[in-house]
Amino acid sequence: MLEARLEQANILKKVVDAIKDLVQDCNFDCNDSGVALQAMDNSHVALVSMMLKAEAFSPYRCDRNIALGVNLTSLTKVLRAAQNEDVLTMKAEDAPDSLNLVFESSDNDRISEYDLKLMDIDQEHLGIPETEYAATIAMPAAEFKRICTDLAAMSESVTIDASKDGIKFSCNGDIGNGAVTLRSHSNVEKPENNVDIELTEPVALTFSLKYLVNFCKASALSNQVKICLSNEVPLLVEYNLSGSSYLRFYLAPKIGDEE
Amino acid sequence: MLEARLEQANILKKVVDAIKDLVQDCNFDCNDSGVALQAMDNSHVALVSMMLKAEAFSPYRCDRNIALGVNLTSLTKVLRAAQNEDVLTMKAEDAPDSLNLVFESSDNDRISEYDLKLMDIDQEHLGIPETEYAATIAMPAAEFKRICTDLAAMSESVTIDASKDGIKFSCNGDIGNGAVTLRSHSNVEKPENNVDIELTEPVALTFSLKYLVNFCKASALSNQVKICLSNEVPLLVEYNLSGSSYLRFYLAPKIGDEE
DNA sequence: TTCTCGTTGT
DNA sequence: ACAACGAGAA
Repeated sequence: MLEARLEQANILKKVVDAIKDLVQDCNFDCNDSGVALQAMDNSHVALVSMMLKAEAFSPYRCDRNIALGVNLTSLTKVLRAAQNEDVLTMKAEDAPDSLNLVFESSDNDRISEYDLKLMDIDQEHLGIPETEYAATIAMPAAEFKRICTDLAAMSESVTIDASKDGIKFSCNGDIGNGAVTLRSHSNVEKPENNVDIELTEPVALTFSLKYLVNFCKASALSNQVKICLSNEVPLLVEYNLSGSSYLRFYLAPKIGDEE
Repeated sequence: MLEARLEQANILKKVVDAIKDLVQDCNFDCNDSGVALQAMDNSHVALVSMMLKAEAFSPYRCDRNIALGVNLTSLTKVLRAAQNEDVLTMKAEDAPDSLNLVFESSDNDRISEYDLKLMDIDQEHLGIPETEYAATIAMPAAEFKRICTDLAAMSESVTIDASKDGIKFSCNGDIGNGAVTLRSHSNVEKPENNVDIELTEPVALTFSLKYLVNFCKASALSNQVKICLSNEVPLLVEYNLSGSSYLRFYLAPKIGDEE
């Protein structure tokens, strides 16, 4: 039996909004440590990995492993019914055929209750190897979003160069070329604006901007985003939520010099 | 001869927007008490009743009864020419074949004048019986709209249960079930957020969400909406405009347990 | 189907 | 106050 109360229904709403265009159906795997989700996008180029730790809920109770097979479009419809400040309680049986979601307005004058039908989904649970990345960049999520959407206006793909001088996003398109270079800097006054680059060796890789722009829908979840790169390995884009919960996106680099 | 000056052309614009999808052609019945409109929708399931009292205009003058047979699509096109803050003056002869509409910008720098051709419409003037409703709910128009659109995402129809505990909107759909429950409450600080339930006996009726969503286009006209229910009787959804003018929608309940 | 307007969220 | 999203109109 699962019972999980989330003070801000908003969080789940934003998480689902950020991944629903990549993944249609997926399991929410619940156990005593929290709620996890892992899914590849349809074209198997990107992978989403979410972890909402038990600490993100209060209370949280989940005696045994439960897989909630959810259609994210349907879940979006239900979550759309949540007002901004609603408290969300999710409940499910041990072998559930539906997920119960209750939204309570903070003043308790309105209660919305939904039962979402579940489905059986074959889990292709991919163990994601813990990688030591050659380059790890932390930067404002809004800035990363801005760069991706700006460059997406010119080109299909972006090359990310991480060197000790800084990080450079560049693209070549029909109407011209573009490049944005960031140098690491920190400001004690506004740590959310910091750009931090940790590097063991220079890396340059090319990625589809369409996917990156998609990942950036998660920008509202966190001030900062972490971007991790190594040669031959998928890019990791990570948004940290409160209490070591996270939303991570992996994207395989484009290989060769394909456009 | 009719001459009616409306300080905010916007009002008429919103009213016509709210009903033009239900009704194509209808009479604006003008007399010394104001401008009235009554029409059934094409499928004869819903009825619209509007009353713009003479006090809503300044000045207002209408010596004798005049029926202005208007095509609402055409009227919409004309009203679209009104800027938000324009003052609208409508004029018509006693036996008019056209309606004259003049829009004046508040600073008098621009005057737009339109003549809308009228048509003869056979009036099926339905006397609407004054009903004592078993349940009368007043609530924020925006909240009613929210509930209707949320539930419409899941189902074709909604069941409204009014009891002394509160009012419950529930639906059953392919992807699951949903229900929103409101308790009555009032806040002197924000009376526009009040939910007020007056009940002589519990009522539960089922209605088409498509129509309700349509009615909710009128939400911009008033902070609050009034919902009146009785068994065996059409639902009344009422938006009150300034000075006891109103826009009312009636909707016959779904009978039996048709999906 | 594309564009514009209005609404909501940041 | 600005930007993004969704809804409605052309």
